[in-house]
Parts: sequence; structure tokens; C-alpha cells
Amino acid sequence: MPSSTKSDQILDALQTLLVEKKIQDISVSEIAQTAGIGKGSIYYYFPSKDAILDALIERNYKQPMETAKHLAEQKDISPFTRMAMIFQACRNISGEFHAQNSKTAPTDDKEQAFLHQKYLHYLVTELKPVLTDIICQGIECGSIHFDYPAALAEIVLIVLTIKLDNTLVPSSESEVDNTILGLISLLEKGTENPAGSLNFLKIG
Amino acid sequence: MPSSTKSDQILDALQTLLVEKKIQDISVSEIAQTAGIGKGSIYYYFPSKDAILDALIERNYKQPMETAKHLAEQKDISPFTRMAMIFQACRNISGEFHAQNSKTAPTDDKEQAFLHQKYLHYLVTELKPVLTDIICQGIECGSIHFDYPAALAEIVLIVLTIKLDNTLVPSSESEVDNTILGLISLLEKGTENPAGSLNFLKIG
DNA sequence: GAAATTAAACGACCGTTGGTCGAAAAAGTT
DNA sequence: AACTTTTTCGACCAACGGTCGTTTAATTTC
Repeated sequence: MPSSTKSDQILDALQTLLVEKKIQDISVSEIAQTAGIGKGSIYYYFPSKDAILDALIERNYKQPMETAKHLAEQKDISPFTRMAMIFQACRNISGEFHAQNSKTAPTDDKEQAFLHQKYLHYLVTELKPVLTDIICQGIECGSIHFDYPAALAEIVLIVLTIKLDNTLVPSSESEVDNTILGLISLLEKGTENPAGSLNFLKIG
Repeated sequence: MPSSTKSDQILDALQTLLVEKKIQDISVSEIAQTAGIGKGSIYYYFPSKDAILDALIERNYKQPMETAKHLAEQKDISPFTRMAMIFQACRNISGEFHAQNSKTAPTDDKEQAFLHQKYLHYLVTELKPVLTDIICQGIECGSIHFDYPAALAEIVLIVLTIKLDNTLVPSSESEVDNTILGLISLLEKGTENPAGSLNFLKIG
């Protein structure tokens, strides 16, 4: 199922290789070989190896990110619920990625974290304004009480991304769950909502 | 002021070089040259380039970390205050590191983040049990109300480390301050303490 | 359709890298 | 002094990311 454009072919190749190897163990020649093109051609479409990785990340995240943004505009849903849905979307994105990448490698791959770092940056940067906007709407309509909407958005995104990726600060599964529950509780108390209002999207 | 052991000399050399270059631009030969020894000798003391970096991180963090741990046992100080002091200690550690490393490089160095990642892991892992313990003490004596002490500790450490390093998710200075203020506020509300109780250690 | 121009593809090649190795020097032991 | 062990070393290796001049394919222009 080859993609249309040439640069997509290259990204496909990298994606394939990433399933069973870490980036630093994948050579540009290898990517070229897998894509079925010459090594030099890679540099016609991308300025560096790093740029290929960046492009792949963006491609992978573009669609779920768009739906998250779209969700932000559904003003008929309560802001608090929409915040919860972004919450959930984060989970799905991270989960999808994780399933995609940890088939062979256990979890000790330090170098792999290099990749997660880029995801973290991309996800927080893209989603922070969206989530901030939703929180502000919640504050205006009185369902959320908090003085630092942007900060709240960032805190949520950082903690969620890091804990759900579980690579930058590895923990056992139950520890991850515990931290998420703690975050939910902290959010509920911090936004002056009753305990359990965010909990309907519990650990699945 | 050369250090005593040979492996310390090597770490000194790397530290010196790190002031003006990122790790990936520092070759092992360069470290050897700066340390005044042959390249082969490096591999007598360290199994890989990566291991040198790990050792340097541990050496840099060992002392402040010990004082933080020591602080955890000062049971005559209120748990809430001690939590604030750990808070502050985090700041100092990160600040010290940041001052040490960003003299020449602006902030755009993506590869540098590779290093911060290791700091994040080390700092959270080491400090989480300490901070959790303090929070538990606070819960017992009634000055902190929260159901997930370990989660709270982790959330605080993750957000603080990431925001204070300001490399993994770069922001402007005022944004960093805003996020910290937000975190403080969230903590105060989450632990059912009055607004301002953590604020005496405001942005300095 | 031919000529000219631009886009795309290529792989040999370059400088440098992290890491190995066997030999030699230094230190320690008997 | 003879022998063993620890330490030091730099030539060497395979492999890397990236460049380059050149070739091939596609497009435009007349």
C-alpha cells in the first residue's frame, strides 16, 4: 500500500523500520534501501535525517490533532466535558504511538526517548492553546474556577504526555494509573468541581 | 584544580566542553584531548560515551540531592514548608544547570534536550520518594489534604523540572512564571490550603 | 518533434565518529 | 630481578551523515 508522494514513501520506510529499531540504529542508507530509492534522493526531499523524523511525527499526529482542535469548537458541549475529551484524546494518541513502537523493544531503550521528546514538544505546543481556550470558556460560564487557565492547560498536557508515554520517566502500569487518578483529583479540587466529575473517563 | 581520580578528570573535561558545545558535537577524542589522556584510556574507565554523560549527571546532582533528602528528615519544620523547600531546591538545581550550559547556545538546540531528558529522569526518580514521604507526613498531621500523595509528588516534580529546564517544552520567561504560579495555586487548592501559603517562595 | 531547461535520482566519495585491539609502559608483588 | 597486573595509548576499523558531479526523466518553449 504505497503512498502517493515520494516523501511519503520515505516516511513510510522510516515508520516501518522504527517498529523494530531505534532511530539511532537506523541509517539513512537503510531508510533509502527500504524505500527503494537511492540515498542521495533522500536529501533531495529532506535536509537531514532529523528532519525526516520530524516530518514523520507531524504526519502521525496531524489527524488526531485536527479532531482535537475541531472538538474545541463544539460549544454545545460543556467546557469541562470537552476538557475531559481532550484528556482522552491525549491518551489515544500516546497509546497508539506506544503500541506502534514497543513491539520488540522492552522499555529500557534510552535512545528511543529521543523520539518521545519530540512528541512531547509537538503535542504540548499544538494542544496548549486549544485547551487554554476551552478552559477560558469554562471559566466564563462558571463551570471552572481557576486563575491561571494557560498554566492549567500546560500542566495537564505535560503530566499526561509524560505519564502516558512512560518513557521519559518510566513507571509501572499501576503507578501510571495512580498518577493519572491523582491528576484528575487535583484538577477537580483545583477547578472547584466535585470529586468524580472527571472520573467517567477512568482507566480503561 | 584537577580532581583526584582519573575518571573525575574525564568528567571535568566533559563538563568544560559542555559549556560551549552540545554533547553530540563533542567527540570522544576531544574529551580525551581535553583531559590530557589518550582516547583509548577513556574506554578503560567508561564503557561508552553515553556512560560518561550519565556519570557526569550523577556527580553534578549528588550533592544537592543529598541536601534535599536531608531536608526531608527535618521533622520540626512543617511538612508543607518542607515541600516548598524541595520546590525551591529543584529550582536551584535546574537554575544552576541552566546557567552552566546556556552561555553560548541560545535555546534552539534540540540535541541538547537529550541531556535534559536524563536530568529529568534522574531528578524525578530520586526525589519522588522523598517528596512523597513529606506529603504523607503532612496528610497525617492534617496540614495537607489529598488522596494521592505519590501522584502529587510526581506531578509537582515533573512540571517543575520540565518548566524550569525550559528545554523540552520551550517557553518565554513570563510563560514559565505563569505556569509556576498556576502550579502553586493548583497545589494550594488541591491540598486545601489557603491561597498564598506556598507563595512566599515566589519568582525570584 | 527537437532543443533547451528544469526536476529528480543517484551512488561513489568525504570527513569524522564511537569503539576495538594488541602492544607497550607503569605499578605492584614475590 | 623476574613476573604479574593494571593502566595507557594511538593506529585502526566499520559505519555514519551528508555532499557532489553527473546522469536520467520530465516539462517547457519554439
